[in-house]
Amino acid sequence: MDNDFNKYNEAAEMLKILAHPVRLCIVKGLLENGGCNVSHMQECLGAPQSTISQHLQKLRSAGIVTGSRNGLEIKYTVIDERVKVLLPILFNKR
Amino acid sequence: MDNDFNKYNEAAEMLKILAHPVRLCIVKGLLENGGCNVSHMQECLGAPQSTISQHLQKLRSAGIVTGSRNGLEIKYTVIDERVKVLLPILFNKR
DNA sequence: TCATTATATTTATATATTACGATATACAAA
DNA sequence: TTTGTATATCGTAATATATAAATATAATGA
Repeated sequence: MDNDFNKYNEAAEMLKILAHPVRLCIVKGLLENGGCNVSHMQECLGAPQSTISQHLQKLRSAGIVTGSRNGLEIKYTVIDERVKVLLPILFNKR
Repeated sequence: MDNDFNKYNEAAEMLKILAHPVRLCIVKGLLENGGCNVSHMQECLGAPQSTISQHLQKLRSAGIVTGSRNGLEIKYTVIDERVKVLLPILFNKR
């Protein structure tokens, strides 16, 4: 049953990153709009800049999103394929 | 807006429950075998009884699994439909 | 250069989660 | 009853996570 404990650890790591309302909101917004900068997220979520930035840092270091700078702004996009599949299912209306 | 916020909170709550290697292993095992008792999980996972039982308590109070007693044993099964869909995707090999 | 804007990092503190031994409960059989 | 077995709950120390203010960096334009 537990041949591959790593498998469970990795999956749990990813879920742990997703398992926060602000991060879910960020990721869902990025998926639906194709990308977004930090200032816009701040407005939407009503959280201070440093808080948003720290959540983005987690998403980034987990390989879920990536940011590309364009002048002053940094535009974030979702790059993890599993997340692209999981999120719509998670928010599926039934 | 409040509505949306609830949506993210609820989804995050569910993910947080799943986001633990032992609980993932339990749920995946239950899904694949159709059910299992605590003693068997203990053997498989090599964790003390109270630890397993506390993870089951979390899964139970989140409505992800339910247990039905049969004599001394309690057989657990997964009852959350989203989880039944999400887990196979999470562990899908590509 | 300096000022401004967008984002990241550091630091401190508060809160939540985890693990596990000890103990309690539920049931069955003697 | 009493004993043995399966599972649940309690107490709590160790660890992890969240938040936000303060500060730092990076890019741009005057």
